[in-house]
Amino acid sequence: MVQKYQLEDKVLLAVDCIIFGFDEEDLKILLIKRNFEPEKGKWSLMGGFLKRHENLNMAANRILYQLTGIEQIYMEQLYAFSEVDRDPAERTISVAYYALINIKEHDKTLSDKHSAKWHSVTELPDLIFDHPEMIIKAMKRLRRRVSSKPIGFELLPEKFTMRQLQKLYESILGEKLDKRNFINKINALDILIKLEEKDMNSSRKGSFLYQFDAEKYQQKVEEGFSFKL
Amino acid sequence: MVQKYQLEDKVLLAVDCIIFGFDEEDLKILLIKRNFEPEKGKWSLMGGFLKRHENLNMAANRILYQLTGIEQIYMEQLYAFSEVDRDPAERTISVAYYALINIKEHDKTLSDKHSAKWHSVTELPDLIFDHPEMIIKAMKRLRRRVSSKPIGFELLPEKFTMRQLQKLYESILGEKLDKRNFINKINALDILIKLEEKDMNSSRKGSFLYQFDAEKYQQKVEEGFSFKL
DNA sequence: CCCTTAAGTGTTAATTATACATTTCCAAAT
DNA sequence: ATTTGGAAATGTATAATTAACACTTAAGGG
Repeated sequence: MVQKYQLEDKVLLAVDCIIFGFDEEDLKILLIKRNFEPEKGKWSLMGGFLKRHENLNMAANRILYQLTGIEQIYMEQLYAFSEVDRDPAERTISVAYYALINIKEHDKTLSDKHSAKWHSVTELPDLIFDHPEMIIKAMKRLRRRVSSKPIGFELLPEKFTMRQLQKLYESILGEKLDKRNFINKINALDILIKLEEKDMNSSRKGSFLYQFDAEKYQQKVEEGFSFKL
Repeated sequence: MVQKYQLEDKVLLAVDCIIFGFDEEDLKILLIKRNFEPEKGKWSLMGGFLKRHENLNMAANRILYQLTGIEQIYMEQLYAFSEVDRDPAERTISVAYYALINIKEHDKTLSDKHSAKWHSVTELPDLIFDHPEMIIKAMKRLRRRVSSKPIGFELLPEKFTMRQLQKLYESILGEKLDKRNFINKINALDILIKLEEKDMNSSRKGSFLYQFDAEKYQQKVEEGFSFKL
């Protein structure tokens, strides 16, 4: 038997998830109304505690599943928040994760059960603890990532239009982009499949639908290609 | 009194530090010989446990001070490592930090006390646990950061030559850079002070010494400038 | 005073990024 | 059948940035 680290302080380790979704125009975050103390009734990120048999990724997956019913969610560890008094109830360190989901495809009975609601990142409600700080950090990380990895597609339905993709990038980056330059760049990357099919909702003419070609992307990466937008 | 989170599992929270230094030619990491079980006698990153009254940054600072005697060290939180069996002695989550120091200016009596040695990143010894993974992640982070923030100077003495700076970037980025282009870029940033003084060690002619102008940099940042190399 | 060695220095070509306006297509209304 | 409205689709010219490249200078040591 190996000797243990006697006498060292132990702490509660929480995982909080910044869940991003995209709805036509706006980047949104899924927030829950806390139904337990402290700060019961306030808005909060979905969270939970790390269990003995789990690593942090597993905990984050479990927590994301609880709220969305989705099993394979794109997520990334963000940062460990550790101010001594960040949670007034008890010393708790929280490791924040951000996740990207298709806003149309989560289980609404589950999110309703947690009184969860989507909030536009531009008008967030009052949040508990250091959750605003977590969200700011998540936004920054997402902004950087989305320019160097093809993760934006996680926020869109499988088939999407160029305009949707552009709107997505605009709302993440917080700036207007030139339509032609955007399309030229995307096409130059050569990682989308243009479908025959059109989306007829946005205009009479309709606009072509595209799909992300994950295999082609993978192959290009192995050949030294790197996504850059 | 607020209610506590009963029944949740608590864990030990460690902090491990990847301490980078730069010695003429090579990017190096300061490693210690572990003088306690488990894995006593093997190489390891300097680490310690989070204490009740500390946040993670404070713990990292404390640990860095213990080994180097330096109080204001540039450091950044890297990632939380949480595999269930990462430490065979006991369930421990470790939050890794990386730090940049001037290799010439740490307290050698302290590092000797921990049997610490500098190892070139290109020839690292066997390390305990998941420390190799931590180092890989730190290298990647450092590579990205060094191109977008003027943190490389943390690894150099206050006065340095252009050649030293270039060698530093080359060893961090792992690629040769063109001398003229490098100097042109650096000069275009306009954040260095060229001194009258020359360093006569490297050549007969001697090479001019430079200093990072932190104030000027700050001012430029406030005016919207962003470092890019 | 000649040799050695690293320091210092600019220009051109290639690539990449930006700015920008017109035509096409389709359905709905007449 | 024809017109009309509204978003989709499309390419080029210019500017800005990045990459490639070789000779001269300075100073100490022999």
